Amino acid sequence: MSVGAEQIIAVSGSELDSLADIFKAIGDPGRLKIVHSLLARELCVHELAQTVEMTPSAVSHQLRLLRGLKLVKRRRDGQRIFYSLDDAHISTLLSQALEHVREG
Amino acid sequence: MSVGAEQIIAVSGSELDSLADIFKAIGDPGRLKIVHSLLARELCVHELAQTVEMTPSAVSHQLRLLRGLKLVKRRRDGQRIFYSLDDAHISTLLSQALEHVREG
DNA sequence: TTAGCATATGAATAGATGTTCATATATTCA
DNA sequence: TGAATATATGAACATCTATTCATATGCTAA
Repeated sequence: MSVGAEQIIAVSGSELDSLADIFKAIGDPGRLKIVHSLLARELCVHELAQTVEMTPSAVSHQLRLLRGLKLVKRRRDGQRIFYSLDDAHISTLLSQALEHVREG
Repeated sequence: MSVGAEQIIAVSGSELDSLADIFKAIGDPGRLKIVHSLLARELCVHELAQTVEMTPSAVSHQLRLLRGLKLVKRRRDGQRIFYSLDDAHISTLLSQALEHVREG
């Protein structure tokens, strides 16, 4: 499903703004760690907090933002709420960016 | 040159920070417009300023940041300095993110 | 050299943002 | 019901950041 450069150029202003929102979201170290942690498997808030070394409150705040952008989704299991990636493209995004970093 | 999800998971903390820097860079609407404009062809500061509707000074400030991250490069031609993308992955990054936006 | 254009840069400021803290909501189990 | 655990949320605060303005630098052509 990849697109050519020609199509990339034809992007509306609002689409660019939406893109910026997504990039800004994973442009924060804490949120990027969260998303990165969810690449492996779904995690509850408590587990995420330990993994990324943030307070549950801070994680919850950031998850709310990520959820608003449809980057993560959640499901309840008893008292816990498990979060997972809501977007198949995210892992591809990360891999592409990773190539840049590792080549640079 | 694509990598699988397994390798994406094995990312060091500093690599994640570098990734966050890149995403944060193109997470700003102004800078994203700049990068997007450079997808088509190299542009001088003056042209960029008109294209993205920012002052030459503001554009220059942002180009400095993008250049520090090796996302754009420049070449002088007389009085003008032409900027272009310094990273083949950027267009792929944009296309992947664009798919998310358009599917969502 | 001087004038003029293009770009860069430093300082200042206004606005955005991530975290913390206190509190609220929700679920489970005794 | 009540206690304990998990998550969410609002307000406040400190930090970060993008732009503006003034000024400096660099190049070209008289």
